[in-house]
Formats: sequence, structure tokens, C-alpha cells
Amino acid sequence: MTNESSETFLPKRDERLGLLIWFRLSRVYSHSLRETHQHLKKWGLSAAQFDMLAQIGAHDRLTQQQLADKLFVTKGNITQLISKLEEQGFAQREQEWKSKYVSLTEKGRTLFDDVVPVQEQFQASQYDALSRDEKKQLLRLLKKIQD
Amino acid sequence: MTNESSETFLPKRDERLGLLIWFRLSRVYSHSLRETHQHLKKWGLSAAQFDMLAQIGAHDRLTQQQLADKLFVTKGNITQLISKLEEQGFAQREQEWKSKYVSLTEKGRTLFDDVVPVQEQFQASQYDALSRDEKKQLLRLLKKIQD
DNA sequence: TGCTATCAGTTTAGACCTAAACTGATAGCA
DNA sequence: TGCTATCAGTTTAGGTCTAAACTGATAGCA
Repeated sequence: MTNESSETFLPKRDERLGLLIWFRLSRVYSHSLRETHQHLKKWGLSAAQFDMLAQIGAHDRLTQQQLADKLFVTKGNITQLISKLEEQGFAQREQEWKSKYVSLTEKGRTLFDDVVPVQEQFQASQYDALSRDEKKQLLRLLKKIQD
Repeated sequence: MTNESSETFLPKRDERLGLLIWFRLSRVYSHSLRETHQHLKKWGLSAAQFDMLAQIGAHDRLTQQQLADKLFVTKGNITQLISKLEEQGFAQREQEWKSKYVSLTEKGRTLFDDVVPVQEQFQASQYDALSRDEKKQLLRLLKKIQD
């Protein structure tokens, strides 16, 4: 919904503001995502794979459903992504009781240690234009939107 | 990159803040996108199609390249999306000189008038939790990130 | 005239993601 | 015991998007 067409409708001023936010937000987000993607190429990882790797590495013993909830994607998506990480030898699944627990293999842990700190540093650097106070401010506003 | 794993690394406080912003941003964005998608189902439109429709309707005489720049997607993507809108009879392409100009058909204009105001109102309402000043603040911060 | 640059758009392969239908196992309860 | 609910994960069809290679046309310039 990245559009600017609202001039046409002379909406109320607050509505206009909301639209501008949405527009800007999606630009910032997709730009950031593309940068991330580019940066991760060094390790042959996609953004989605990195997310998974980071999330699995940070918590040991996660079910696929928990993973889906943490990453805000569907469980179907998790099934697909995990399968790939498994193929590549980075992750493993263990059926236990009625769920499957996901964890990193030795090889996955090595990759994790290698890429996650660097990538997180890179990720965070995308907001370096903001001062510490501005970052806090932004975080506060984003949280407020979400509730 | 929606991860929270940075506790593991005890990063500098500012890096931590940047990560939290990224995490929150992607949550807000994808939540918003999903809501949008849901809302647009009433008209049988996807978010991407709506973006195109709104953008074409707001400017008459756009080339595909200009459209790609406005929507922050690749021109390949534009080719694909336009083809569908054309099939459905909402848009048309006219070769002129060395580019193709895209515009709405009569049917497309009707849909535009129908859906765009409602959808924009809906879109804007997703930030109603913020006061007018907070919206301005947020917009300012997002702009700053982008430069 | 002919070589080369560039530019708009198309094509293709592939990654990502969703919604919805499905499987199979567990649990509650009459 | 047997019916039904629910829940984790899988599968499938389809939409979205990208990067990169490609086509074809224009333009600059020796």
C-alpha cells in the first residue's frame, strides 16, 4: 500500500498523516530488508534463513509452532524453511511427545557464531542516523502502534 | 531479521536499541500488511494490486519504469503485475515513443473510486493509537532514517 | 555508416510466504 | 469404548518479489 494518491481526496489531516506513515514505513522496511539480503550474501544465507538460524540458536528447545510465533510467519512456512536448513546440515528436528523440537547442529552452531554477531551489528547500524534518544522515542512509538 | 538473540552477545547498548527497532519495525510492518490484505479481500484485490491501482489512478501518464520507482519494486515485477491488471480489464498500456504509458480503463477507474478512499481510510486508521503530535514525530524519525 | 552505450520492458528461475485442506496423534468425555 | 475437539506439522496451489539475462530501440559519436 505504498501510495501517495490521497491528494485526490483531500482527506482529513490526520488521515493524511497516517497514510504518509504507512508509505514511509514500508519504504524504510523494504529498503532495510534489501540491504540485509545483500549483506547476508557473503554467507550464502537469505534473510529468512538468518532469522531462523538466529532464533533457533538463541533458544535451545523450540517447537516449530513456537518458532512460527516468534518469527510471525505461518507454520507451513516454518516446515519449508526448516527442511532447507536441515538439508544443508545446519538444523535438526527431534520428535518428542507430540511436537518436534528444533535445534542447531554442530555445523549450524559454527555458522551461528560466525554470522549472527556481524549481522546484528550491521542490522543495528541501519539506524545510526538517529541519536540514542531518538531511537528510544521511535521504539516507544512503534510499541504503541502495536498495542 | 526479526530476532531477539542479541542477549547472547551483550552488545553495546546502542546496538541493542537498533536491533530492537528493527525487530519491532518488521513486526509492525508485517502485521499491517496482513491486515491490509485481509481488508482488501472484499474487492478481490491483493495489496500489490491495490498499490498499483492507487498509483496509476493518482497520476495519469506513468511509464512502467516510473511506476517501479514509485512503488520501490523491480521493473520485472511491474511487468507481471500490469499484465494481470490488464487481463482483468483494469489497466491498459500504450506504447509511445520508446516507453509504455500505463493508465486505468473505465472499469479500472470505477474500481479506483470505489476502493481507494475506503482503503486509505483503513490504512490510516492503523495508526490511530498515536496522537497527532506522535504521528508527526514518527514521520520525522522515519524520514531521518531514510536519508 | 557502423560501433557502442544505454534504456524500457520482458522473461526466467527461484526464493519466500500465505491460506486452506490435510494427516495423525492426543485428550476429554459420555 | 467410541465420538469429537484440538493441536503440531505437512502439503499444495498460488501470489509476490528479485536478480540476471535477454530483446529491441534509440542515441552518440568516430
